[in-house]
Parts: sequence; structure tokens; C-alpha cells
Amino acid sequence: MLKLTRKVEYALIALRHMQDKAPELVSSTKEIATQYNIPLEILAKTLQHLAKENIIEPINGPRGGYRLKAQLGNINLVEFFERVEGPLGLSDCFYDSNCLQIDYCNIRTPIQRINANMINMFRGMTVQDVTN
Amino acid sequence: MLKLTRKVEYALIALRHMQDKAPELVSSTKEIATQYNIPLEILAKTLQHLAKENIIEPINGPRGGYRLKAQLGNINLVEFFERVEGPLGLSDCFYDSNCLQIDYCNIRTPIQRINANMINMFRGMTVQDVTN
DNA sequence: ATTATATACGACAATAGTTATCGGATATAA
DNA sequence: TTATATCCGATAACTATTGTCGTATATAAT
Repeated sequence: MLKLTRKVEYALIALRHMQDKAPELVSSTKEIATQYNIPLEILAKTLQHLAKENIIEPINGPRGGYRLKAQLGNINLVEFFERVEGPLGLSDCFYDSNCLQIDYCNIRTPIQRINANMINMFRGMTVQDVTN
Repeated sequence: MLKLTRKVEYALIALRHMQDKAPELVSSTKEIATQYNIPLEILAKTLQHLAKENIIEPINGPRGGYRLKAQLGNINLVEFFERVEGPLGLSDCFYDSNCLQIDYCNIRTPIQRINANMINMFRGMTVQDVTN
């Protein structure tokens, strides 16, 4: 409960790895997967996703890889989590009404308050707070 | 990602239900399950768990059920989540070192900072903040 | 041109955590 | 004695996450 996914963790590991290099240097999937012991194919998918989101830039062909494209200090953690994993919330019912309790639920409002607190907390941090 | 479990939600629904009654009145599993459309057997387990944790008091036999035992304002949400679901943390690695990345991980420290923020936020709220 | 090495990507399989069910025991009020 | 409630271990089903496979495309180096 209340866990990050591996995908988010792998993405952050990769972004930090890229940020630790000179900006023009590229990092290949293989290089990162090997160094951090991450399954290659999963990391590949994750990086492709980050590239589609314009957070990193792909360089094709041999000696290719990825390098940072976005300003990590401009992406807050709510935005980042949602761009990587989709809608964020303590319960599904805030963005999807398919819940058996929804008509009777007596904790929806208070949970929503707590959810807002959590969202605000994550919005107060950027990706750079993790990669620094 | 970052979701509460149903078990926690069911527990909170039940606690709020009990708190809305005069303190000496009991609420049966069936009554709560019916009213909020919760699977009976799961709710039963959840309430038994809360009883073992001395948060509610069981009354056996016909016309039995449960009533509040603990002061909900004295239980903060971190304590509550951990008593219902076990250790809390954004990643498993904070309480269980069985992670393939642990020796190489470059985001452990920053994630731990963020984790501390989250924990502090939940520690600042009590169960009563949800049931009121 | 050919080759080697990289990303791109859909489909699928395995795993793990969550959610739900079943069967039978014990307690107690009526 | 009976009906209604909690108690509780074992297990099954479901779902989201995590991981794998096969193949296509791009490009630098030779």
C-alpha cells in the first residue's frame, strides 16, 4: 500500500544517471540496465515512454541512447507520476466511479481531503529533488 | 500506485459508522456490510483484525457486534495504516533489503527524504480526521 | 552496401499482492 | 435448545505489476 511502482523507480534512477553526466553525452538502455541491475526490456520500455513524454531525447543507431531533454526542476512529482503512471489518487473513485461503495460511502469526503494533502505534498517537489 | 487498500477503506468506513452511533450501541458485521455494500466475509476479517488491535470491542452472540474501544483521535494515520496493513513506505527497501538494485541504487537517499515527508504528513492526521 | 548496435513497439507470460470465498469452530442471548 | 453472532485457518480468484519475446526500424562504422 502507498508504494511507488518499479517503473517510476527505474525512470528516476535513469534520469539521475543522465543528470550526472555532461548534458551532451548519451546513456544507452544497456549501460543503465547493467549498472543498476534493472531488467533490460523493462527499462527499454520505460525510457521509450519517457522519450514519448519529451522528458528525454532518443538517439538512434549504434552509440545511440538517450539524453535529458526537459528541465527536471520544472516537473513536479505529481506531474511526473501522472506522466509515467497515469492518474494519481489514494482511491480510484476520484477519477473512476466504478466502485461498489460509491453511492453509500461515508468516507469519500475525508479521504478526498487527505488525498489533497498528499497531492500538495508531491506537487511541492520536483524531479530534480530526487535526482540531486 | 500510491493507493490505499480496500481493507483500510473498509476499516475506516466501519469506524465512522460506529462513531456515528451512541457509544454503547453495537454494530454487527452484517449491518455494516449491507449498508455499505461490502463483502461480508472480508469485512468480518477486517473487523476481527481491528478487534485484535484493541481498536474496537467485540460482543459475541446474538445481538452482538462491535463498538469503539480506542480513542480515534489518539491514533494517527501512520499508526493506523501500520496496525492494519503492516510497515509503511514508498519502497520496500526501507524495511526489507530484498531488492536487486539496493547495492547500486542512486535514488535511495532522495526517495527516503520524500518518504519521510509522506510519513510526516500522515502522522499529522488522526483516524478521527477521517471519521469526522 | 553491409554489418553491428541501438531504439521502437505490440503481444504475451509470470508473479505478487490484493480481494474474496469456504468450511467449520466458539460464544451467548433468547 | 436454537438462532445469531464473532472467530479463524485455508484457499481460490482477480488484478495490477513486472518481466519476456519477437520483430521492425534507424544509423554509425566499416
